[in-house]
Amino acid sequence: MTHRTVGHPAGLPDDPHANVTAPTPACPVEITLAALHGRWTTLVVRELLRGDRSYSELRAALPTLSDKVLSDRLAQLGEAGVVERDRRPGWPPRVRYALTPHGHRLGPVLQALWDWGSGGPEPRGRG
Amino acid sequence: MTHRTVGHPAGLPDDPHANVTAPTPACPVEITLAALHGRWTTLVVRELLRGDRSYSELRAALPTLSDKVLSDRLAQLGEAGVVERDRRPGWPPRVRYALTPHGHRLGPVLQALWDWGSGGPEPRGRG
DNA sequence: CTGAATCCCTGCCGATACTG
DNA sequence: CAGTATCGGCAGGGATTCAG
Repeated sequence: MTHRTVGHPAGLPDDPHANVTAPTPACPVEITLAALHGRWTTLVVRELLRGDRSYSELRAALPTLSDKVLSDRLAQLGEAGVVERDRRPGWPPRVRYALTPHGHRLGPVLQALWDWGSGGPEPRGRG
Repeated sequence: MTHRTVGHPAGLPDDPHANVTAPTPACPVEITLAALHGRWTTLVVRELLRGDRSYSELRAALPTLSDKVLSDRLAQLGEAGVVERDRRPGWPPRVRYALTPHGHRLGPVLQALWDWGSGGPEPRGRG
């Protein structure tokens, strides 16, 4: 998103992205939101924060998530460096999905999202 | 999103949303992501974190943002309890937009998004 | 100056069917 | 078991136009 102004302790004072005037994929905020973007994404991440999972374990944990979207999400999270795919030889095919170290660091991010969302006057139906 | 598992200090241990198996608007994570959802949204919030703004000041700060999307975003942020609209009498019409206290608390959230996005092996083009 | 209404195009997501 | 291919519906967002 291209911020700054957020009030960082000390760092990133002159990051050019902090003053962008249009959405750009290079902005750190955009990068994170892109990693988490789309329906089901955060639930998949939550599931993997609990431990590594197979494809069918993920389907079992999220029963109404379609194959297409699940593989879309796993690919998206792989591209973002959040999830690692571990294929093991033999039959039947066994594949394990696990968070990378970088992926694990989404924990505090999701916590911040959780905290804000549970913290206040959320909607304002009318006034 | 419906988490928990994120590793909270102590709170919210048995929040039912923590174990949801499908996306639900009631989940705190979803609430926050909904508030920030959509193109331009975080940039509008960043601008307001710097201080209150008029409609045309926002347009000036974000020159390629269309009227439709700007008013959509301001309405969305209003519904989410992030932004407050302050209409002042007289002519020409003067309206000021400012963050609510709850809106100001998005600062740390955006900071967390910024930090993760600037922090790691972001994409993995191929390997 | 501050918006709301409309139009159209694009991309997301869900369901279904098929492959290795 | 672990996915990919295809299709259709719907919502998001940009440009333009109109209104208070």
